[in-house]
Amino acid sequence: MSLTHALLGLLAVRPSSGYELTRSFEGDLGRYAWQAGHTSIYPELTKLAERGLVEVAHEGARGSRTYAITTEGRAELREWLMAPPRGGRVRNEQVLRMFLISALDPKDALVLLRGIAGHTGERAGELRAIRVETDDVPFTSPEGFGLLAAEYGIRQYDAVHSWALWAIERLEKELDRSRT
Amino acid sequence: MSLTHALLGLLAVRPSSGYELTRSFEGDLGRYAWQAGHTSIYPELTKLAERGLVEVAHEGARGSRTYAITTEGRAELREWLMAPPRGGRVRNEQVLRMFLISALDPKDALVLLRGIAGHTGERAGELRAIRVETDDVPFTSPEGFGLLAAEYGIRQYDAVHSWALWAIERLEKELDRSRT
DNA sequence: ACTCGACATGTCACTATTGACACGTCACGG
DNA sequence: CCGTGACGTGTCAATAGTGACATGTCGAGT
Repeated sequence: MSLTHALLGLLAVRPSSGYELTRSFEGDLGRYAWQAGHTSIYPELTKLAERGLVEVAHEGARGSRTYAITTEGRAELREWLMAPPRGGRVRNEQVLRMFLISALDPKDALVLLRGIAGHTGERAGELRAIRVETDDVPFTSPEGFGLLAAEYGIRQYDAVHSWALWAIERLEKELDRSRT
Repeated sequence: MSLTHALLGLLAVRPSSGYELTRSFEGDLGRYAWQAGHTSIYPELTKLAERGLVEVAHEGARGSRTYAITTEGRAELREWLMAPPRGGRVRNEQVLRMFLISALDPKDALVLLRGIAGHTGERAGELRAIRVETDDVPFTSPEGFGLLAAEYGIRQYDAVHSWALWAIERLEKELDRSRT
């Protein structure tokens, strides 16, 4: 299961409580890579602890438990990451919508495509605007994660934006032709 | 559930049997947008038929049933597609791996990033090579789906390729600095 | 003293999905 | 005639994941 490795990865970067991990999934991680709610995170942490891949490093206020990755956990994570790129699971509702546009009539399709182009263009711009100069932040640090995600997000929105523009042009040409 | 709409979308483009739908999910659809095996497709088709969104249009050899979308099904699909872009579900194991690179030590990270850069560069090239001139194929046709997917794929691989190159450069700079 | 919102963890029923197994058909080549 | 591989549909147990519900703590502001 990927949730297993997502948690190991987050804990490898920085020891965290279940609550903090849940927060992580609400950010770029959940937006681009993998979603999970606290109801799956807490049980998974328990399982990981039983398998010796993580351990409770600290118990704090309000019954909070801070988990840390163990040496075995790190080994397991590394093995998973370095493994040959198999065809991993993919589920993306937005992309599904994009592909299914071909099932709409051209007029509806154009409306949708324009919406997508507008939205992704905006988002890409926003992300660029908040991209700060971070030459001194190393990847292999708690902040590195955010850097990687931010740069990925920009490219992602650009890609979809460019795709939508291409599709709009194609579709308009098509409509022109059918009018004559 | 998105599987519902994926099936409606495919059937809106062209009536198909469960077997043919299963094949569809093995192509670009499953690669970029949404996965499903025949064990979830057949029961879902039954449910859709019960709800009146699809119907059996034809029974062929080997007990095959060709399903077609109904008017109600088309309405349901259109509603789903045109709805305001909510934050749909996202699960992508490859992207998860990419983000978790920050949990590796820099040397391993470089190896992985170079692998990703190489692989995505190759794939983008392959896709470009097989991109045929298809000026006369309209989107809103069975072939339209493949067109949309192919163009998306190219941009997708380019985006990840560019991301990996950026990450490699950053990481190398980092390593240089720490050496001095 | 009280209230509110963030912090923090948990259960449980239900739904979705996967993987293993199972079964039968049709066309083609040897 | 036989084998093989693609075609074609299905069940079932197990696992994964979601949403509703439940419970309590702590700090800050009023």
